[in-house]
Amino acid sequence: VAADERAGGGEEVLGGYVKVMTDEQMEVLRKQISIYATICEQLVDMHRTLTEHQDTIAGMRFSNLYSDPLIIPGGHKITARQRWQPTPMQLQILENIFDQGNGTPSKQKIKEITAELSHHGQISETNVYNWFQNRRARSKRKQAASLPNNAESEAEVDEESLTDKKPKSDRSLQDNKAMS
Amino acid sequence: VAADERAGGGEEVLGGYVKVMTDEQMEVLRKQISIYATICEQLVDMHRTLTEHQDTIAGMRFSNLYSDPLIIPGGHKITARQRWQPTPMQLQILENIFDQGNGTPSKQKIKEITAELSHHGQISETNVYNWFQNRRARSKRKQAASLPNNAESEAEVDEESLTDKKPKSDRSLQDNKAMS
DNA sequence: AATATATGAATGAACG
DNA sequence: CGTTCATTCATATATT
Repeated sequence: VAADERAGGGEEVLGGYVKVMTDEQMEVLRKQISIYATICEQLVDMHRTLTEHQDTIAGMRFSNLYSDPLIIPGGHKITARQRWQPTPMQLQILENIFDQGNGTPSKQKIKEITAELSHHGQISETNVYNWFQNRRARSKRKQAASLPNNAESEAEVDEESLTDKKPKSDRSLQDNKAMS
Repeated sequence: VAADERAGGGEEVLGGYVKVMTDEQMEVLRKQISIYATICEQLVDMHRTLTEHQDTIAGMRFSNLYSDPLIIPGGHKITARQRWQPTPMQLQILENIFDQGNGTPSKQKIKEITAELSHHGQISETNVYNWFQNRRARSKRKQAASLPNNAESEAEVDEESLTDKKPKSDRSLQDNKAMS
């Protein structure tokens, strides 16, 4: 018993801590995500349409405007980063590929993926390779951490509107229920 | 608790039905929303830049694309993530173990330590793992910060050098032929 | 409040 | 591939 969710913020139910959301809150979340997804699609489409005609407008280049690695996180576009960081778009694509379950990308596949992703920002094959390595390793470790105990928390949140599908997020060693 | 209750997607609490999510699920959602939010921000920015010059391009109107009232301001903030914090007792024990010099606790030891610490409060293996990782890293950093009484004169290395760093050995891709 | 600092957690890259 | 390191992000707490 006892789902060991981290301290605080939860609600005690049957002796364990879980997150509790009302249907209403879930609905808000779903709607929010849906809205973002739609807007993103539209904007991306729009951009594509625009750049079909001209890549340069008013002397400015926009081709990689939204792929600028410097404007990724929350807006603080300060110092150049020492290590590669996937742009949100790249992350999306990577997660999608990962979720397709087609195991480990072959070298050839990595080349393709890299080519695809490079449209959305600076990236190298090594980056892609590392990303998959890490993603897999952490996903697996996470799984191993929950197996020793019984099955747990596999309640599917997404029913259809959530784009997310990853069976498990990479939270290594999380979810230890051995507190009884 | 309750994998079963959660699996159903709903649980009766106080006479009403609510959605129950694990921290993990919350994290997944949070991340997903954040990604969308960031992408949207970037795209909107791009759009703004474009429309600074013209409101209509290719016969399409985009002016009110992002003025949708449904967009919740700061939507990617949904819920603050709470984090584990060691109780004084746990901290004491952790520090003791750390001072014993046993560098890396290793997975097995972490299990033991976690078991031990769970007698003194909520904790998971991940927490322990992270704690040691951080403790070691910061201890090292602090040490490195105090020793260097030497040449700090070369303080300003300027931004140029940031672009290029140490790609070190790239054997991950080149030498590895068993990538699949 | 606004800013500064401590610290739990996430993650790209490196290692064996 | 599994583990580990180094750096960064995010949040809690302290200080002004």
